[in-house]
Amino acid sequence: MSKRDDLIDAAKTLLWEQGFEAMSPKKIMRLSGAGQGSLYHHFEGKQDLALAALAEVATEMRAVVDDVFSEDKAPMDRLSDYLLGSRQELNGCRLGRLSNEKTVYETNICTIIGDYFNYVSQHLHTTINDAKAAGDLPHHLDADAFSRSLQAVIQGGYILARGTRDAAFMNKAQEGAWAMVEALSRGH
Amino acid sequence: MSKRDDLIDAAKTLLWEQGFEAMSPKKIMRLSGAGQGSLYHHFEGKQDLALAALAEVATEMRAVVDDVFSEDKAPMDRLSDYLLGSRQELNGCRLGRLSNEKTVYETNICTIIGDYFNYVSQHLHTTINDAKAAGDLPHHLDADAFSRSLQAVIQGGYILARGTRDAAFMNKAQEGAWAMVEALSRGH
DNA sequence: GTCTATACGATGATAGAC
DNA sequence: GTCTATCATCGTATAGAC
Repeated sequence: MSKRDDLIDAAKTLLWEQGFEAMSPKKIMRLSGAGQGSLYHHFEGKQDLALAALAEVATEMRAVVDDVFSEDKAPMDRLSDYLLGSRQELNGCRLGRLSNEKTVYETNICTIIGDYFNYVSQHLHTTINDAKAAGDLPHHLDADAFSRSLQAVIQGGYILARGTRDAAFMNKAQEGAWAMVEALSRGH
Repeated sequence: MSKRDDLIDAAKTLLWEQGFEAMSPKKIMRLSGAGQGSLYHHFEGKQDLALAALAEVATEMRAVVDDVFSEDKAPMDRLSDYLLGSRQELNGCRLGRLSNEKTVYETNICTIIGDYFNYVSQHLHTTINDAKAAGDLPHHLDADAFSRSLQAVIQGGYILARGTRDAAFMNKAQEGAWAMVEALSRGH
């Protein structure tokens, strides 16, 4: 594996564990085992490296959600898999957790996050419509709003877990969301 | 107003707009008009100042939610006011937005955030039980999980809005959550 | 491609005059 | 209480040898 890959791997880890601002070139070098020369040979700077690392992260995460929302599964199973799936609560979402950082918000790093959010939302949207068609959810449901709500529960669950330093609150949020979906399904 | 108050006001603003790590003593000085001497006279350092500033922020925010959840209002009105209330979507929650920062998570600043989250959740919990008692929500509802879910929708809505740089997604998440609550209310 | 040496401003804090 | 030096260290990047 090349130094370039080592650098990207280190950046992926540090971005998840510490965020963008806290990820200094020095830390990247220590974790990757590469020297500063390699960093600035392969990338224009820290931001460019972060961009490359997060592009890979986004690709990995898309693959995961593609699996969660596989159309082989019944719509309601897709929803429960999405809502109840196990997550690293205290680390936060690998992309979403960066959205509050000033530099991230102001640069094209933010585009990677936004694109990923829209990608997941599209999956949710499709799944909700499939569930309607299958008679599992009421037709009057606004798929647009509903999909963003479910997505927000997950992103917010991470925030609750970290703010309280207690992973259980993410799980509570997940359970509550799934209970609401089930109630909608039964109640119509 | 004393320099101490000026410093705290500046910190409150910067913490909201930029976060903790991005709030440098230099920026604090410029915004507050105080010199470095004043900063280190009144506070032990940047972290101590942040702690004092965020304690004030938490007090202000508690007052706001106390109002939203006033027991003078019908339970369902409290819930709609909480869920649909107008927010500064692109700035994020003044406390929640800090939870992903490494230093915040590792220090007692995090306690302020967790305490606030629990405070809001307690209000939600009470309101949900009041709604049950009034016959507005089904008795089988898990108030614990439900309250954390609704709270997560708001916190997650901020993340969606910032990640996409589009305030509308917070509003979608809010609408979807309220629609679910209404459906639960009608459907039981 | 990779490394070490060097540069330079910013960060976070201290010392001491007023 | 407030201000202006001053300081050590870090963050970020460049230069140039190997």
